[in-house]
Amino acid sequence: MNQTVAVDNRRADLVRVAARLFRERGFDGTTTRDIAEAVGMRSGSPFYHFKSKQEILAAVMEEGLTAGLPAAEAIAESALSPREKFQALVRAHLEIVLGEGHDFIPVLLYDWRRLTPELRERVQVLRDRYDQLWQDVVSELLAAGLLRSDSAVARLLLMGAINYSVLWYKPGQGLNLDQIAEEAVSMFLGPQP
Amino acid sequence: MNQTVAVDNRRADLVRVAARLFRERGFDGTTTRDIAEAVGMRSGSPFYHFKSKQEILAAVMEEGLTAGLPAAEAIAESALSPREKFQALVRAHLEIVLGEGHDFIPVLLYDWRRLTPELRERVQVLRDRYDQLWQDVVSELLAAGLLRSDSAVARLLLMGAINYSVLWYKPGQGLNLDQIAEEAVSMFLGPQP
DNA sequence: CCTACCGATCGGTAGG
DNA sequence: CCTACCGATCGGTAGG
Repeated sequence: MNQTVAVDNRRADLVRVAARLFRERGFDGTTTRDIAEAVGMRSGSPFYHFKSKQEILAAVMEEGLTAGLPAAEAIAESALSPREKFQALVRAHLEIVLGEGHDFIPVLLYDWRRLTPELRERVQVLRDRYDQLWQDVVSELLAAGLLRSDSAVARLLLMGAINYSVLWYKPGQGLNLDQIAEEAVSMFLGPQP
Repeated sequence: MNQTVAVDNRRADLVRVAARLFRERGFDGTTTRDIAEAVGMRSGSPFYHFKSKQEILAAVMEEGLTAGLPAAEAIAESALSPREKFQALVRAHLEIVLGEGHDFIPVLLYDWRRLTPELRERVQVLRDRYDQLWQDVVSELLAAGLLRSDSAVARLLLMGAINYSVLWYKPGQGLNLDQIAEEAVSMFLGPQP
């Protein structure tokens, strides 16, 4: 049963393994041979599933975005207060950026520039949806008087602060993800009223 | 006169040109041939000045840090109020991250991971000095009650917000550097009292 | 998906 | 700093 899914398992294997290798070594530091070997294929076989190495990169990023969008959408559309909504969004985002086994979005953050213009445009469609969710929540914060800033720049600064953690966070050292989320929210919004 | 400086001009040329190319195309997207050609050398000649391509990368980063440190130190040691000091530091940092012709620090932010462990350790010494300046100013903000957060994480989040702008800032579009600095400061510290 | 391979690129070097 | 070059790597492909 479930033949349809099984048929595509090899492609999914390639994407998952590529995500891990790209995150660890970077796009240029990973060869298609590395990826093939890691899933038990011969060196040319990834190109049966993907037209080019860059298509694998785009697939990794798209996988990360489509996997992360539902949770973020649920938060944005929930009945939480603006502050709680923001806190939840920050926490969920930290998970996909820093969480164990979550390699997809870090690859997007590290190697966005390695995409060809065409692929970048394709992935950007999904990225826009994600950014729009943040924009909506930031707008709610502004409307509630919890944040003072130009709305677009505020979002970019906030997301930058969070995303940049991919460069300094070390699992098991210092604060955990819950604590970082709390620090970030209280730094941006001030202490709870 | 000034022979000593003139002798090293070719090396300095290589570093300056490499910085521009690395920023535009990334470390892996730039060949040593590209760099040689851009300064009017033959393909093998950069290796008369540098032992390896990675040594060029390290030189670019060290140039950026040593050029940026004096201004930041002057701000940190000045008699400005904590808030003014922070504002000045943010503005100065935006300049070396986003300012025209300032390619060195963006290269550091983009391609830090391409350094070998040995070179990374060498450049880290300078980076630590820069980070310490920020830490000091952040500590002053905390002491003055202008910022509520764990000190180390606060610095990382703040620097992340600023550094990440290298990925979204487009010169001539949207806010200019002065305006971004103001937005950032008022978002982090709240409106001026 | 494998076999067998190519064509180009690229960092780096010897010798001058 | 140039000439001339190597040795390895790598993305990608034809044919099955």
